Amino acid sequence: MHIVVDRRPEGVALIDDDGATALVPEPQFAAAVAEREAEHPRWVWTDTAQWYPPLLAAGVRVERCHDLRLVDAIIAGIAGRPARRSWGSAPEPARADTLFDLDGATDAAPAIAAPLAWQQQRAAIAAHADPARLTLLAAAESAGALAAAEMQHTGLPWSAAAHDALLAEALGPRPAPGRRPARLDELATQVEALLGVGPVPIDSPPELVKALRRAGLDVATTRSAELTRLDHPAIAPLLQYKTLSRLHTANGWNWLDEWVHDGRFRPTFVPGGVVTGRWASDGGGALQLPKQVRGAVQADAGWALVVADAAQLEPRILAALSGDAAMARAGAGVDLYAGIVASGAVASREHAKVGMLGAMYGGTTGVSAQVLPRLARSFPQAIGYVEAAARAGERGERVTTRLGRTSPAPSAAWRERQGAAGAEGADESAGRAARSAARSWGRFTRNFVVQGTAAEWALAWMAGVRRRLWTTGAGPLATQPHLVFFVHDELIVHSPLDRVAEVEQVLREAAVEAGRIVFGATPVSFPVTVAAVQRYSDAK
DNA sequence: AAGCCTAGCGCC
DNA sequence: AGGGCGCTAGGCTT
Repeated sequence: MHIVVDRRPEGVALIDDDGATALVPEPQFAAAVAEREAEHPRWVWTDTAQWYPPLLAAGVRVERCHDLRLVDAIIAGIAGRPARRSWGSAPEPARADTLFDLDGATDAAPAIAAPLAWQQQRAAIAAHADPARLTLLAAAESAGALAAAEMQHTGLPWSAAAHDALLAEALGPRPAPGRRPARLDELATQVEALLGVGPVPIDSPPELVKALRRAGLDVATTRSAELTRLDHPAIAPLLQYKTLSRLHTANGWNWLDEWVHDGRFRPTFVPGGVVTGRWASDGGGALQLPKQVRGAVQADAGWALVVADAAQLEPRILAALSGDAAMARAGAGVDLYAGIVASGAVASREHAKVGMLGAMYGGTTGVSAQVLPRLARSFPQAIGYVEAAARAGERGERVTTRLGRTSPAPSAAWRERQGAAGAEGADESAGRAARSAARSWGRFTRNFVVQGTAAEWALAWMAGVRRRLWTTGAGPLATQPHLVFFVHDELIVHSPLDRVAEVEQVLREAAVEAGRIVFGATPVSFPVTVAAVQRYSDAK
């Protein structure tokens, strides 16, 4: 059963499958949703990120939805048209308004109301080559949007005091606004003294390069990887300065002031924010929380953080995508890389890991390239699958994930470059540029199929965890186990201590179920490592 | 002053 | 000459 939510001048219309319409004044919307939720409908609305937070603020949770905006982005991607950017019942803007709009708005579809969009999306899904998979994708994407809003609403438990303490330990006490922490001052002074070439503007990479060169060091950049190779007494304090400076600027006291309130970090997750279907975040850097500060993520008293991580998710995804039985066998245990070593394909776990990552990213150098032929011999289907995706991208073709998300077509400039290289009279440099661009796009499509399908698995996992934790009528989210964090292949549930065992079971069961949802029957297993801890940093 | 770009580094 | 991101600071342009 569906209920389409349509904002109208006189209130919010709730439209059933049979067309029955209830018009609810805006102030009564949350109460109306709460009442109808008892029927377990799937709410069909334009944008979960717009509709759901006010409901959560009013204490109303929604179990299922269909997010028209997110699903439109998926369908538009498949069709190769731009995603719709405006929603509602607004009439199409006059042509004169858009005629000279060069930012691309002209090829975007006009605003559309929810009921018509819903009708069109159902038709589009039904007409798709694999409606069942696309339906799963729409449901998983939408469930993710609900989870994202709930996680932002509830927040990640965060101890400002612990964060301040670890900053003080690393950097010295909090400095006055605009001042550099004492520890950074010391390190900068040391670097200057040890280089011995006068003042060193340590925060400016171009100036720092000049200073290093004046000191006789042959460097082109200030990247840590390049500096590490140098043998000079100033390098150690310089590298330490960079690490600590990063902590201070990215996740220091200013970050703490801005992002942590009332013991919670509330980032904005952006479902579908990445072209592959991964989530992005907006503000707070939620998906890049450095390990350095994870000690500040602390469960409430009487609660635990149940941290779950899908073990070697991407190579397992590749094994399932490609139907590689040998790689499935290698992944029978919790450590797929160890399984690859045991199969005799490569000599060490590190080689297995670097080789598989290289295969999925398109690495062409170093150890990764060295072990690739061995992996290809042992796992021809898996390696062949990503190679085929790369070749397709190099030809300018689009590729799709397991559930049907489609990669964008290469740009017009890319196609022109390929055409120019093949044209009569084309010079050698045009050919090189074209091949380089082709290989680059091939690396993107190569990775797209794996990263995108892994994102689908993760959405299915998250949705399964959320559904299992769902207990209708059991009170507000914050009184029972609930999701508080997600990073691509990792989930954190904040749980009362006496329900931790149950939550661990839920996380494992949902992982098994996610494999079935995305791949059907597959010999590939998707184990998760689970740890119940007080502090995030204690997991792993 | 604001906007855009790059370098660099954090995460997966 | 290895995929996807977000964020900050510096430095440039407008």
